Amino acid sequence: MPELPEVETVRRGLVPALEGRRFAHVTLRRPDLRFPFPKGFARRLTGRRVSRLERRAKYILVCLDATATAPEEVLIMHLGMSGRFTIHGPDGPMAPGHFHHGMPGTERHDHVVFDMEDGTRIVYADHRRFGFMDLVPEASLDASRHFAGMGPEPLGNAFSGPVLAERLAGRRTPIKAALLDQRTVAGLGNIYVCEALFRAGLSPRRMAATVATPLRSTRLAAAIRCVLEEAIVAGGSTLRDYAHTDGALGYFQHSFAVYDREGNACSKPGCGGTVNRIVQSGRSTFFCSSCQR
DNA sequence: CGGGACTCCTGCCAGC
DNA sequence: TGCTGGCAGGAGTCCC
Repeated sequence: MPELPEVETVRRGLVPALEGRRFAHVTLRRPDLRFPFPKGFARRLTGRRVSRLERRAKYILVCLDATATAPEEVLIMHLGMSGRFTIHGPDGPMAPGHFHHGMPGTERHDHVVFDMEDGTRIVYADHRRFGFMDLVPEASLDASRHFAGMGPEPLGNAFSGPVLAERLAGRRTPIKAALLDQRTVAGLGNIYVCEALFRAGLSPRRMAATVATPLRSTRLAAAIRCVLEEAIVAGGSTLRDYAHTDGALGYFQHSFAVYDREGNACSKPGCGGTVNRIVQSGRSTFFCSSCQR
């Protein structure tokens, strides 16, 4: 489900429930997701106050105030393919850490439950369990294994055509694969790579190194920024059963030009081509071979 | 070293 | 109707 726009949408949905609030009780309903939870995870979060929520690439960062015994720390959350949060208001039947049958947090794939001091319950469910959580000191965040070597934020000031060109230069792999690599640009996934390449008029099969020209890299960087910004405004894309924290659905999927549109006429005015599907490094790529060169 | 195949896990859907 | 194989928004690990 989640690429950068969906993760940003989820982050915004969590802000009212988390920012400025304290964790009263954290329940792990299994010892691991994709990876084991770090040692003392629930205990270390209990009583901590959330200062702010940030996003980096496809990660949600929950920043925690320092305490008498702990420095400022960051709860790192990655949603994998199927991770989702639901928020249940303090008027519900919950008591912190209690799970009567039918209460939020008791479904089969409800793996993590955050009970806040105000009685709000935040449930993380992830049926494929490709997501994960970690808790690290804020001072070592950049050097952590999650972020070391990660490419620039595509919506940040540090992202531009020349920066992208530098990261593509010499790469002997298709541009599609290079853009999925989080070391090139952070936060893109299969959907938005397909959409950005379409907007830039570039074939996904083209070698990455050949995009490292001023014209192509500038066009591609602009396409990436543009498609991500539009998707965020739309609340992300909803495929299968992804929903916002409040249950609302994103609607950017209605704006896909190529993703999951195999066989459709190319939407570029005057093109007349057809959207094709090919497989690259084991994953579907959608593109128009007439106008994407 | 860079690049590509494989892997984790569950659910869903098309096709037989 | 019921089973099966393929496929799904990610990315770490291993092997060449």
